[in-house]
Amino acid sequence: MIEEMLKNAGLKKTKQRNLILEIIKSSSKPITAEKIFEIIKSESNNTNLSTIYRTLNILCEKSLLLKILKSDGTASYQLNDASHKHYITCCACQNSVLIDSCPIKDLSDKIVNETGYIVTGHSIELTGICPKCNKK
Amino acid sequence: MIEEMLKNAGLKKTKQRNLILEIIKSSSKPITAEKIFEIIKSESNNTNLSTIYRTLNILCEKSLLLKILKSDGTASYQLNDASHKHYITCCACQNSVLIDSCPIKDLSDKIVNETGYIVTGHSIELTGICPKCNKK
DNA sequence: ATATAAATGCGAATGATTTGCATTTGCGAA
DNA sequence: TTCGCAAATGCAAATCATTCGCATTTATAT
Ligand SMILES: [Mn+2]
Ligand SMILES: [Mn+2]
Ligand SMILES: [Zn+2]
Ligand SMILES: [Zn+2]
Repeated sequence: MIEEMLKNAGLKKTKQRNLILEIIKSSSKPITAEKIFEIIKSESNNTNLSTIYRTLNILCEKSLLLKILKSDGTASYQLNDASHKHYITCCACQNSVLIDSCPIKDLSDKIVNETGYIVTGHSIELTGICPKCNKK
Repeated sequence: MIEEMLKNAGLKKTKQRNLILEIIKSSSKPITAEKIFEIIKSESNNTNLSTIYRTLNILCEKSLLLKILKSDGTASYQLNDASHKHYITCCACQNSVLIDSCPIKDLSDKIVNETGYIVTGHSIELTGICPKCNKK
């Protein structure tokens, strides 16, 4: 529940945060700050990009969200839960497809043992050549 | 060898590219464009940030380099070979330590089967809590 | 209801990366 | 070896995602 997530993180429950979390939750894939902004604006709610960035940052710090960094420099966000996803992007045609599992899942225990660090988040971007581009 | 790497990628062998590749090669960890720029400049070679960015981009496209994206938005670069490294960074104190193996290594075959994509590169950033910060 | 800190909106600033263009350089063909 | 041309470079200016300062509003504990 969104309400609990916020309380749990010691954050106030506000209209903006609810909207942002709802949008991320209902998005089928990681979503950018700009896209979230457009959605909220189009629903004619007053809002502001700064607030969105601030919210996304704090939710990442609290490990409620994962920030996904694409090599083109843009970032997108998704819930940091079991349903989070990773993709591989073709460097030739930019098409991307879903990887069916998270490579970090099996790794966290190992990393805790190796480093003493508790893993709270991760960003993975895979690049490759898609079958079509490979034929050419 | 650097000469072969460039030829292999269909790129001209130039002074700048040699310098950039040498610097990346001899760096113990992924290095930023700005840092490369400073090193070349300090050796009193004429150079330019645009050229460095252009070079890094093209070398990533050709899969000679891996681009590592940190969640603070900065990028750094390392050779795309068996010696490449990944780190986990503490979100509280920003300290980072080396992970001893690449999580993607074992995964590429699986991904080829699942998606048909050939994996040519990857960027992984792990965030967590370091032992010290965890105590507090 | 009140007090206080946290959150928001707005505009301006920042800073890494990119782009346009004139000049130089590498390299294959003659 | 020389020539011609595309590729690479340097420089200055532009871009654009993200951040920051500050005045105002809002959430929550007492
Ligand atoms: Mn994952
Ligand atoms: Mn790796
Ligand atoms: Zn493709
Ligand atoms: Zn720490």
